[in-house]
Amino acid sequence: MSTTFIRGFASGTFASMACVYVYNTRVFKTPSSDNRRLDEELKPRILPADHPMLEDVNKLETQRRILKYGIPDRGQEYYIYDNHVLAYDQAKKIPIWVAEHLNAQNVKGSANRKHSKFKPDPSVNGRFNAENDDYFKSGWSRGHMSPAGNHKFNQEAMNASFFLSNVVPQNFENNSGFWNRFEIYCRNLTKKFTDVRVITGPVFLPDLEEDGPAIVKYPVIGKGQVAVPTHLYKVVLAELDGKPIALGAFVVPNKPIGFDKKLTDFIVPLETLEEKTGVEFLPKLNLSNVKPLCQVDSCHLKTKDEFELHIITRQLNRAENLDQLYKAYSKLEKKNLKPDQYMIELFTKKEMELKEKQLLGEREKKEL
DNA sequence: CGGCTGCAACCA
DNA sequence: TGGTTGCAGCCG
Repeated sequence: MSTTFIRGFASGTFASMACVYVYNTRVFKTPSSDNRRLDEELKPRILPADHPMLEDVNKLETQRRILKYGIPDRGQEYYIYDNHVLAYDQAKKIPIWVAEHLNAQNVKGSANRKHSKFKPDPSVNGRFNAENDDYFKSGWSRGHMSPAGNHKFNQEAMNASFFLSNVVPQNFENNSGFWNRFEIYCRNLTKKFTDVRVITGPVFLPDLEEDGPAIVKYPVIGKGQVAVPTHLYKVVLAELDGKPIALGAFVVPNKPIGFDKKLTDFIVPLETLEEKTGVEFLPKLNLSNVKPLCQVDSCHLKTKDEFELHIITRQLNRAENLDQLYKAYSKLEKKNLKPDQYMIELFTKKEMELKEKQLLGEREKKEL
């Protein structure tokens, strides 16, 4: 089975009006990448009945003349995958936003990242696509926006998360450290809330440390000049039985973040984030009864010890032979950490399984 | 959990 | 010959 993706079109506040967005008599959002449909889509029937443009037929003619060959389209299409949806920036070759829905079911399962590979997104026009080569030896890691770990229930869904349309150049230490802990935190929210909706993406902010004018400055990497964002953001909405309860917006610098920093250090008002990204994230959400996430929940990220225990637990789980198992377990002593009951049971269970596996392997060798 | 690299095997 | 692929081993 191949991964399914469908192309759709971003719908905002005026979603009910089908597709054309009109503001000050300027169509600024293209209704379709199929520009042959332009004439049809500019017909007044799709504009709001009281729109001023309808008062002046000449304005419509002007648009037709100027936009004879179509409305310039800047990535307003969005892409739908098995378990995430995204809008893509064809100039920067990274996503604009990536939306996902987490619940207790879809963050669990047997899908394994070892079976997935990073690759260009086949649904993105080639010349606008990032390549693995762009990232190779660039000094930046390929950071998932919708993390692989959020697609554990389905291998195909996880594979789709490895398309480079879901990836931005991310600082190594940030990716495996603070951001990783942030992602784990979001997954764990599904233990407390029935539905968790997350929108993740890159954001480009001016360097505030320098004197003088504010300048947005960012590296580009590889032949394709993939843009390296200065910051990453997450918008997290927690729901209980279909009712939105809590919302948090966070902006984290794309650089190493130590254990001394808390998630609450990175809270930003949703409106500020929307202004910086140019994206209206949850246009249909009524915020009146929604509380700040970190007032409803602790927003606690794993501490250094908790995080290292978590990693060793995963390494035990991942171990495919006794060598790997013992090696991972020995790290506990090295780091002066005490295993909890779960970990001891996991180790014992895993040790039995792998010993059996080893015996089977030896038997097969003898038979050959 | 999140990643990277090198190397051998394979194929057109 | 160059390009892809899978695997082992490494890191935080």
